[in-house]
Amino acid sequence: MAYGQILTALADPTRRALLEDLRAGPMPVARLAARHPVSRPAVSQHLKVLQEAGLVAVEPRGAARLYRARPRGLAPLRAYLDEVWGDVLQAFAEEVSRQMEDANARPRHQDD
Amino acid sequence: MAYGQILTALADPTRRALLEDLRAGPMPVARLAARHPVSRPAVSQHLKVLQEAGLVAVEPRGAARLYRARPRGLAPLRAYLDEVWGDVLQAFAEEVSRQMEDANARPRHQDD
DNA sequence: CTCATCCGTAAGCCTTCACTTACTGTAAGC
DNA sequence: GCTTACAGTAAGTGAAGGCTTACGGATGAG
Repeated sequence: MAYGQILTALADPTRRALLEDLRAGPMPVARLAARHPVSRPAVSQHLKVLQEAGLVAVEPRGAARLYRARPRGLAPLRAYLDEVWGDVLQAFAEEVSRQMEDANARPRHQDD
Repeated sequence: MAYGQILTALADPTRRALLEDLRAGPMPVARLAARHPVSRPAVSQHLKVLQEAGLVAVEPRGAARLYRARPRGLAPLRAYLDEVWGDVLQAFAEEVSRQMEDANARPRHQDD
């Protein structure tokens, strides 16, 4: 699964919202659509994009289809960000524990 | 800088290519445009988007303008991914460790 | 079998966006 | 001053994409 697909999928606010909703657990399309101001077919189309990007998985449930988030699908995106934009440790520390950011007064800074 | 802007900026292949080119060091627009099959104004427009997303910084250099990549601009995106999709955090850490060990010996490039 | 429910697909509309060419503005050299 | 090189802006075009309504295909209940 290419990171390009993942970025395209995540670039749309509606798709992000759907993905975030699926954090609460697997859901059928109808329920998902009820939570957002878009029609059910629109949700289906978004889910298709998310699925092709590897961010969502489907499980047939009788006539319904249960969608669930697939967090591991983000791995290629992470790999890309780390690989291309290095400074992994710095960025990682900054987001995870911001205290470390200001812990020591840096005499000089390579960036910015 | 919102992660939405960053995702939008990174979703375009041309913009990603420009950013990756800037990894080699700061560059004026003309040189950047010469490396890609798009016109110079197109590059200017892309750079504007990247700048507004915080992924690029500009430094006036006489009549020219020197653009440079700003890896730290990715922090909000990382924060979002971790905050919302924390499940992958562990896998990410493993990935990071592994890549950091290989980082020095293996400069790679991946396309979509 | 019939009907109701759930869902994906098709067709069309309309906005967004990436790109082009043409133009304007700014800084350095003569 | 004028000219040359660099770069952002404006206007227009074509394609991509997100949305809608309408339809078709499974599944389950009666």
